[in-house]
Amino acid sequence: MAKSESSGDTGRPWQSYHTVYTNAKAGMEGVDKEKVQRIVYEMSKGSKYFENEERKEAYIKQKIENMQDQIAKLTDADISHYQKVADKRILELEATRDLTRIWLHVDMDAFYAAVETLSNPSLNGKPMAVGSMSMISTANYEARRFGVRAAMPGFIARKLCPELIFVPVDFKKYTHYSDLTRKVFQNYDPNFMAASLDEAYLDITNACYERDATGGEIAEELRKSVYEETGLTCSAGVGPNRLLAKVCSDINKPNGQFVLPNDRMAVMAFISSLPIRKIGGIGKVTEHLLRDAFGIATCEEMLQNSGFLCALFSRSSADFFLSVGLGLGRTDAPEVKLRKSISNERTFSATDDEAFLYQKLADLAEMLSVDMKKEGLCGRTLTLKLKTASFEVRTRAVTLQKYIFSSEDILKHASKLLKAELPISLRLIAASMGYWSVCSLLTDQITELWNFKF
DNA sequence: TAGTGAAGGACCC
DNA sequence: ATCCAGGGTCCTTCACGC
Repeated sequence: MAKSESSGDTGRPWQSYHTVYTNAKAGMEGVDKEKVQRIVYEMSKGSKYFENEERKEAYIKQKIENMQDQIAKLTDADISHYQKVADKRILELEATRDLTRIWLHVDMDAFYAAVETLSNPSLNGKPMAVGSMSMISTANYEARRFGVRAAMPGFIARKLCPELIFVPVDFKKYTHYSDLTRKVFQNYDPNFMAASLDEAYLDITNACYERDATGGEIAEELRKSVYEETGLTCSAGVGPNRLLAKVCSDINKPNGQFVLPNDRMAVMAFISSLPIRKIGGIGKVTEHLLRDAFGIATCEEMLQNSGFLCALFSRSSADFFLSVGLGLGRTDAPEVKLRKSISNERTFSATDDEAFLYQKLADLAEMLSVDMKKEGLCGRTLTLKLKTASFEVRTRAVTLQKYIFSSEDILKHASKLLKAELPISLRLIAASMGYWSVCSLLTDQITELWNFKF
């Protein structure tokens, strides 16, 4: 069955519209994928968004063909050369394998939706999504049975599930519950790494040692504790590194856990049949590319194609792919990371009305400035992101001599960037500031200045 | 040639 | 009737001036 690239003339055009919505995801078992695919297609067909997706698909297809050509052009000598390069690299990577740490990845179950249900128990048992008609952030498990899921526009979700209840996002609420969960995490690893409001990585090596407990026992205890403190369930994965722990936490979701022992054989067996899409960092495009250009579907096949991967990809990409094949991941203590940029963006119905666009930009400059002042930040690289009526995204950036943070300064430079693009019909404008490492030392002075000014 | 900046993308939640 | 978010990170490629 050569289904991959057939276009719309097969009688089932929706099969060639590749969305992310039908991917295997917790709670999506037993969903009528064909039906979901067809409805998503029918709701999307003909829209500007759809046309843009087709353009992107075509571009990726081209990229894949280029790669296939490159592969075909490799001589036997090239192939044996790159195989040697790959074999050497695999040995080097293997030598970095560290099986001494036990990592745990916690992932709250349908977090936003669960929090909303907690504060409004009448939602219990009903299909519900947090988000709006234009976009859904999270769907509860009742809704997922209809094929409704995160990142799906609300109007399509409602078509899939007419009785779907929509609840608007309320980050304050989620932050509050997130803080409660983090207090629990603290007890198991004071240096835990928060990946988002609802996810964290914990190095539980010491906790296991101190409590004379296995990783699985610690995971049970932690999940119970999170439930007691918040009334929310979570899932956990335990493994020898962060990459594997994250894959594991998805296996028995929701309200479950999975332990991968710190044993090379166990890791290799686990990895061997694992679809590459399960790995964090491998998304729709990379999956597509690796499948169609190399025939790679599982992590094990990364190793079987190691020579080709080294021949066609950059050093860092190839290293990542080989690491995936070996089941390697970071085990080191997380470094304290400072935020690198701060941004604000708004979507509106597409327009080329310049007065309107400048007003939107002024609003964004003001919002951005307020956020920067709140955090005591200033920056010198200003980036304007524009999304045209046809969903094409452009970014325009300037790096300034001076660090700025006032809405006047932001607006002054952002307006210049916007002006150069006119006339244009837009549906989104974003303003972002970055690169303030030097300037963060001046935080106190900025705060003072701000206090003085107001 | 190393470093930097700009633009575009992939990906994550 | 409504017609695909907003907040980030990191990587790659290319151009440029020292």
